[in-house]
Amino acid sequence: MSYQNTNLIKICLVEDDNIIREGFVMLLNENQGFKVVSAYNNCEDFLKNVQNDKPNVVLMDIELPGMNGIEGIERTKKIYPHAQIIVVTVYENDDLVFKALCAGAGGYLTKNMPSQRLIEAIREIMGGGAPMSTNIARLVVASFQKNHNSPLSSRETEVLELLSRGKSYSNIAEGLFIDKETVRTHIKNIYWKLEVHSKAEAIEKAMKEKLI
Amino acid sequence: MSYQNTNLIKICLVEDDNIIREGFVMLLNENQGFKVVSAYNNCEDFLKNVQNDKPNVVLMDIELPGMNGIEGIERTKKIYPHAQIIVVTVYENDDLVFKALCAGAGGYLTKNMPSQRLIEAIREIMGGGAPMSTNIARLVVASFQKNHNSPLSSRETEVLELLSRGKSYSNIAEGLFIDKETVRTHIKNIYWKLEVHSKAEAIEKAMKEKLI
DNA sequence: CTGAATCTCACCCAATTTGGGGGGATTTAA
DNA sequence: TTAAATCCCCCCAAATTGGGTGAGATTCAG
Repeated sequence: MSYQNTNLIKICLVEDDNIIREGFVMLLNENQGFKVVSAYNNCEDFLKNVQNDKPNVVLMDIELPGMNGIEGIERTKKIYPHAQIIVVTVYENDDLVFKALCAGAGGYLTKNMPSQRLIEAIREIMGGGAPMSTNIARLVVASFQKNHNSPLSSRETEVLELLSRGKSYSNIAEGLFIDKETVRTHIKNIYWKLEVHSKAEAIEKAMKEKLI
Repeated sequence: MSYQNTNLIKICLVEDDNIIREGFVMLLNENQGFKVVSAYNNCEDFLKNVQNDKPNVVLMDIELPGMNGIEGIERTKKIYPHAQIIVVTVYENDDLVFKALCAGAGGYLTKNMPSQRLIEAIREIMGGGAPMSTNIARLVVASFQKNHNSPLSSRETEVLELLSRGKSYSNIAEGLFIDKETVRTHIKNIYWKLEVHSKAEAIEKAMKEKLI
C-alpha cells in the first residue's frame, strides 16, 4: 500500500467480448496512473460490485447479454453517481448516442478508434472534458441546429415555439404583443402547412423535423 | 495557379483584436494546406464578402463591434450554408455556447487553448468532426442529462414529459394506459410540488431545473 | 408592377380541456 | 406503521381549442 494509490485512476470495464475486454485491461494497466479494478462481461455483475470497486471511470459497452448498456448507465448513476461513464461501442446510431448521454454517459467512443485514444479519453474525462469520437461530436452538435428548409415563416416558428412550451393562445398573444385572434390564425396556418389538426401533432412533427 | 489549390482549405477570420487576428493569420498561413483568404474585424464586412471568399472554414469571434457573432453565424448560414463555422472566444458562458450551436456553429474553442489546437480543430471540422474545448464539450454533454434530485416521482416525470409535448390529459391517459382522472391527480401533485398553477409554469420550471 | 406570402384582426360555434375542490383504495418503501 | 406513490372517482365553472369565413396592410420577388 503506497500513497500513490490515492492518485490512481480506478477503472471498471463492462464488455462482453473476451478478446476486447482482456485487450483493454492490458492496455490500461500498462499505463502509469491507471488501475483496472474489475472487468465484467455483463452489467448485472458490475452493478453488484460498483460500490465496492469505487471506480473513477467506467468503460461501458452497449450491446450486452442481459441488461443493455443504457439501462446499465442509468442504474450506475443512481447507486454510484460519482463514476464517470464512457461508452465504448460499435454503434454510431443517433438514438443510441442520445439515449446514452441522457442516461448519464460522460463520453462516447466508437471501437474503430486507435487504442491510444482510449488513454487520452480517460485523462480527458477526469480533467473535466467529455471525450467523443469525431462523428459522435458532430451528431451531438448537429442536434442543436434547426432545419433550414422550414415551411414555416419566422413568425409561425415563433408561435409554435411558445406553444411547445405549454403556453396558451392568450399567453402567446401577450408574449408577442399581438391579438389572440392573430395567434389563432397563425396556428391555423401552421396546422395547414404541417398537415396536422392538433397541438400535440404539430409539436411532434416540428420536433421530429427540427423546425423548433 | 496549381492544382494544389483545389485541396487548399480556405479560411476566413472574423476577429476584432488586431494582435490576435494577425497572429492567427500568420499561424494558419504557415501551414501547408491552409489559406487565409480574408481577415475581418467585424461581421458586416465579412458578410458582404463571404460569397466571394467562398471559405471552407470561418473562425468567428463572439464579442464584436456592431453585429455580434451569434447573429453573424445565423446570417452566414443563410447566405452561405456551405461554410463550417468555428467560434473562437474567451466566453465559456452556457447560454452563449448553446446560442452559437443553435445558430449553426460547428465547433467552439476558447482562446486559452494552445495555438496548435486551432490547426487540429480546422482539420477536425473538415473531417466531419465538431471541435470543442474540453469544458465546452462537458457543457454540451451535460445539457442532455437530467437533474437527479428531482422532487417528482418517476410517474409524475413521465406525465410532465408528455404534457410538455403538447398532449392533453386524455392523450396522456391513453399513452400511459391509466384513467384521465389519474392523470389529473398526478398533475395536481406536480403543480403542488413545483409550486405552480398552470401547464406553462410547470413546463418552464421543469425545463429550467432539468426535470424533463 | 403584380401576385404571393405574411402578418394582422374579427366574429361565429361547439366540444374539449383545464384547474380547483373534495374523497378514497392499494401497494411499496422507509 | 407511517409516508409516499400510484391509482381512481365526483362536482363545477372558466378557459382553451379547433374549425369556418372574411379582410386590410405590408413585404418581397419575379
